[in-house]
Amino acid sequence: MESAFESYLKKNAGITEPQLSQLKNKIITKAFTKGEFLLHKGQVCRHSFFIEKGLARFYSIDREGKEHIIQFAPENWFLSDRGSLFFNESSEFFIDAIEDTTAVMIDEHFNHLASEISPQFRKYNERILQNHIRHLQKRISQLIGASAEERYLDFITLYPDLTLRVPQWMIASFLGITPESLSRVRKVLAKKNFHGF
Amino acid sequence: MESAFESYLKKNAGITEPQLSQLKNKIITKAFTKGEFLLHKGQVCRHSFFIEKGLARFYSIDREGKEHIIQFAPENWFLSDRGSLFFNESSEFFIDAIEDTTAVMIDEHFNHLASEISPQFRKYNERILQNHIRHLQKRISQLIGASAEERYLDFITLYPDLTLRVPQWMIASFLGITPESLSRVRKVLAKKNFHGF
DNA sequence: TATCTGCATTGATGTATGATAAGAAAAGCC
DNA sequence: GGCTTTTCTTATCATACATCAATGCAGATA
Repeated sequence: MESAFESYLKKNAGITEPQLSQLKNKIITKAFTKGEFLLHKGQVCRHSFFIEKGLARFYSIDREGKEHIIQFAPENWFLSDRGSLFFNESSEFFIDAIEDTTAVMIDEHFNHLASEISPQFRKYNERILQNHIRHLQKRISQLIGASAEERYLDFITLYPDLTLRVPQWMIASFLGITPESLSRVRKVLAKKNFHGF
Repeated sequence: MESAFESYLKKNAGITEPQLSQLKNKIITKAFTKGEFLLHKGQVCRHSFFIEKGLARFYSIDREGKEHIIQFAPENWFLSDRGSLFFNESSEFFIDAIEDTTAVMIDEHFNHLASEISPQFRKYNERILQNHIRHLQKRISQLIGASAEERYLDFITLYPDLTLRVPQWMIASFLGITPESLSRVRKVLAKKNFHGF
């Protein structure tokens, strides 16, 4: 049967069936149990991960031991420490599985081969980078400018599914507030008769 | 005489002298006076800007009319709304000149031609994207996790030259605090006998 | 020189969010 | 089922930062 990654490539990156068969043996999938690390601070990141099933998070831990979630990655999302991967530096970040997760381990070999086989894939890769930048910029703009409540509302509309799957304290960590504050924000919203969750 | 952009290309993007002569007539430079817009909200961004001289800023304006600076770009930096440029969407952001500025207007033609001529240039372009992502991630990590004082100290070490060239209220806007708060942060640092500025 | 304008500082006060602690509820586990 | 552990909520108090208003100060302009 066709894997989630394979259909994704065909649908989004313009990879054809014959191209896929050339790539197939380079596609390595790995299963992670809840809590398991895909990347640990200090390691050099060697892969880009494509999440086929489950949910992963990309986060840092500050001096005081507090976690700050930069990004979530549910099904059909890519996740990686691009800085570490591309520049061969040891990572400052962690990636772990929030749920039992299976991920495609995309390495340089794969990317290289796929880019050779398909110019569309190369184009698509750039598209992903550009899109990633766009998201990060929006996020920064929001962190600078918006209140906790606004950020939470944005989160809900942007990731409605995650709002249910992810524990609240992680959402709080993503928003840059404490779980207690998020709880209060939610209470206020409930009083305002808001039912987005 | 060789322009700043030309030497930059040779030094960083692996462009050779003969390649450069092929590209030369595609390099369009434009001067902006202080305060002039390079990009205005609502426009589709058509260029990536390489700052040869001067200083520009990339920012948003929220509902209440407050500016939030996402990025500064001094000499030898690139600046663009990549989201708008790549996806042909109208921009949510502004770019304007903080000082009198001359910028190279890099469009798709140029990128396409340069990528054809030089595979190194293509590689270099990806490098810029990756690096950009890395910076944005660090910034997010910091906005989520660090106090105003920490963020200011980081700003100083990261952009020592900008600390002098940019008015304080813009630095405040970059840090996500009010000018008054920044003034107080500086006061506290001065008392602590800090002399980084 | 006098005046204007934009920027930085300062003080008084308000508010959103953090810290801490405790209890309630839910989820996992034997 | 009952137990433990994690997560969520609530309350109180503390604090970082915002807001508002006044003042100072320097560079531009007349």
